[in-house]
Amino acid sequence: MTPESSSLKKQFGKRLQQVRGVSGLTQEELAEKVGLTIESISNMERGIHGPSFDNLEKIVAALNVSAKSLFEFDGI
Amino acid sequence: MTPESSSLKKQFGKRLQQVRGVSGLTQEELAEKVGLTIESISNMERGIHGPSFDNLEKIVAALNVSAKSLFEFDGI
DNA sequence: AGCAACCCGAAGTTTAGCTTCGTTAAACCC
DNA sequence: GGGTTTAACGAAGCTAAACTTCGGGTTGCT
Repeated sequence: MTPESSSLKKQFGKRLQQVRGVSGLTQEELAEKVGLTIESISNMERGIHGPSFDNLEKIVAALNVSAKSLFEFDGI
Repeated sequence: MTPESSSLKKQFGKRLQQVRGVSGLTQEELAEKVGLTIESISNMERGIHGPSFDNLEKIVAALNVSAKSLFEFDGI
């Protein structure tokens, strides 16, 4: 139903990887904090799929950032 | 699996309602543009559930705003 | 060689997003 | 009053997308 692979997922994935890198957490550590598997985090960062809203909230809490900051792609 | 009803959904819902109001679209008009039902838009704005990532992207396109702007809750 | 961190498919499961019913209500018009 | 529009709200069912579980592969570091 989504012929063109969504670009928002990829932008979000790249941004998530950035923010996680700054936080010093590995994918596995983030996965454990959020309650997901490492593969799921990996899939998010690679733009395969985004998180559900509940898990987005958990990710935000685990990384100690705002949800908004995970959607800041370009400059600020 | 989510004992505490998520607050992010509610904040997002309120913000979506705000932005949609500014755009001058009704729930039904937005629903049609996005390819969802009016009930689904209503549920989002009431914080019952958030959109999928694909639909978030469509909403952003329909309202002509950035994804980031839909997560700006407090002031800016 | 070994380990750590991560990429990458594919196939299966689950959940939460979404739909379809129906009801209710407020606000506006005639 | 009746009629229309807009949206809140519940419940029950469906489906797509998130998520898991297997496996293998790569890079880099010691």
